[in-house]
Amino acid sequence: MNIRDIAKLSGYSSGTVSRVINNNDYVSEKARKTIKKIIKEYDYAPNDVARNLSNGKTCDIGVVLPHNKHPYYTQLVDGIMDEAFASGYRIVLLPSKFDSKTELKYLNRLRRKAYDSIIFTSHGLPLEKIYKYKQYGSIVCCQNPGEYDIAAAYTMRESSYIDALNWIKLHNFKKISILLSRDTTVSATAQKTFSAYEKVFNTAPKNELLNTNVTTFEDGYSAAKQFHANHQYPDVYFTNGDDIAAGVRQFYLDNSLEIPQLIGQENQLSGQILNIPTINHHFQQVGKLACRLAINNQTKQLPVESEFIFRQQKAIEN
Amino acid sequence: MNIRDIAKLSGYSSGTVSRVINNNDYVSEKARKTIKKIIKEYDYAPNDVARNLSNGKTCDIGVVLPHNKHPYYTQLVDGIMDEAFASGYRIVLLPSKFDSKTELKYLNRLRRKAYDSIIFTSHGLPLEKIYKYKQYGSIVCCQNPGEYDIAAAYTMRESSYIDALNWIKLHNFKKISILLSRDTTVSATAQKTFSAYEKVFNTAPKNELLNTNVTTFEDGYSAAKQFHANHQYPDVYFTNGDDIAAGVRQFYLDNSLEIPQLIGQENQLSGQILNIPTINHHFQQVGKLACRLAINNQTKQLPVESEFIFRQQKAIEN
DNA sequence: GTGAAAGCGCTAACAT
DNA sequence: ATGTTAGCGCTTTCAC
Repeated sequence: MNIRDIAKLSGYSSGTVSRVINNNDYVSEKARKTIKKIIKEYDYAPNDVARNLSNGKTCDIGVVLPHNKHPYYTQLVDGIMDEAFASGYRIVLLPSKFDSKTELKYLNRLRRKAYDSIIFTSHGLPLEKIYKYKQYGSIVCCQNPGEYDIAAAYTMRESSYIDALNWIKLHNFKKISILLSRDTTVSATAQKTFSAYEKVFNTAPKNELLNTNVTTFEDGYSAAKQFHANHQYPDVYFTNGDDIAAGVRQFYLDNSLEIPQLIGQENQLSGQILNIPTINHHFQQVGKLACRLAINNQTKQLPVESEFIFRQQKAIEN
Repeated sequence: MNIRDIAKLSGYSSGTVSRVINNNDYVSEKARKTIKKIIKEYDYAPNDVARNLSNGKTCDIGVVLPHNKHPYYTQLVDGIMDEAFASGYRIVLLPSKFDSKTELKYLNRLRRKAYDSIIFTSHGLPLEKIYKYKQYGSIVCCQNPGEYDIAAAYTMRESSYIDALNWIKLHNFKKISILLSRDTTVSATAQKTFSAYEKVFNTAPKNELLNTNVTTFEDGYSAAKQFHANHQYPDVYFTNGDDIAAGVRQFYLDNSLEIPQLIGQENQLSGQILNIPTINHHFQQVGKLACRLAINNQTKQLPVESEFIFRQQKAIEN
């Protein structure tokens, strides 16, 4: 059952049927009524794929997601989805695990018009590669693209990082551990962390107090454990998430050790419960902006301010 | 630039080009080489929408999501996504807020072949309505569809609920508060909670210790606050999430009141941190199964066991 | 092994 | 207002 069948059955042409379906243009009341009746009678529904093909657009937006365990992505997707829904767009989830091959496949699907735009919440692929695909459709990143002329909405980490590190400095902490999700060689976030550190302390972070590939509570726990196994005893942890900070805390708790100062990120529930200072990156807002850029196909860069939220950690932990 | 252009440029027909693109069938090495060269030279990429139209399928699965604040959905989507990715399917997010009109729109898009299947992680629409759309495509629910012959993967709440409530009974708690996300009139989960309660206590839950529309930490906090304002003093809270239980706890903490026994659900990080007993519903597994049903278009019902996880709440809370 | 052509189902420009 | 028709771009059957 297609539009031509309805045309025949109603005695009108497919053009008129199309007009009725899309209720635009001028159609006589009589035609509209007759056609609607037939549509109902034969339980006809127009085919969206055919429509997309004819219109040359899908109203779909692909969203590349390295992993979904991290709240960064959850919040981002939330913001993107809100905005997309409001504009009649749909979100297609594209899990990548930072794998370049997979991400390239997704970029190629943009080329193949599987979706109108693609948003990288984060990426394994170098920006250079991504940039090359700009010609094929609307591409938006959620990290500062630097010199590349790529649309982006992103959180400005620097000032809040500096605030947090200054706070650490002011309180005279000496052994500063840093937990990251990815290495500085591939992660802009890691680089930002380092540069802020250097600005505040005039020296690079200590390698022996550094740990990468940390993304979960469990990872935080293991990281703390490992430091202790190596006889490293940080007095403060600058972590990449409240959940991770909570994992660190748990290690100390389980071993009846005094809990060091913690600093989280993402303003997660765990931080709120445990009174861990955090950094709010406003990722929902970032997602909203990214989605708007995607929809309007604008090559703009939209930074969003982040903020250091201080909380007094309880001296006695349960 | 389309397949016919490539055909002309290469001196072959579009049929042969199609064969090369899909590298199936028999194509001579010579033809393959020539055509591939032209494709590369002219930077041609086949159009996925046209392909979908011709094939009559999209490899997309719509996932209806009432809200994404609740971890129930996060875990479910996680499971769905894993399975979909493994099978070359894509997930299209369909936020509904339990709104029937919106959900109906999504069902109609199934009819319009916008996606091959649709999964309801939860629904506002009555099953009867959903059932009517079964003829238009693969539909899967993530709740027990009861008498309706609808595909479903869902958590078996009853036994773990009874375990938890028996534990409550055994420990002689008397004022049992129940927090729910939706009313028994619309929510199967709420109904299950009630029936388990009745089985264990031979009486219905007390209305004055009941609260619905609770979905977040803040809601939990407010619920506890409200009970106290109404001079109701539960000695145990059976909540619909660890985060919510954590919110309840926070109220007592902030007001220097003794923290009552809490029971959470979903096995969330907050519960782990605070040692709140919980119920693990294995939603990731449910998601996996639901997705498999969607892909294979099987009308099966797959229950998944849930389990009560006991944890000793600390007597002294921080 | 390859080509021709008939779909897939809809839209929109043009004609009347 | 309505009809006609040429797209949109790919797949697949049927000949040869």
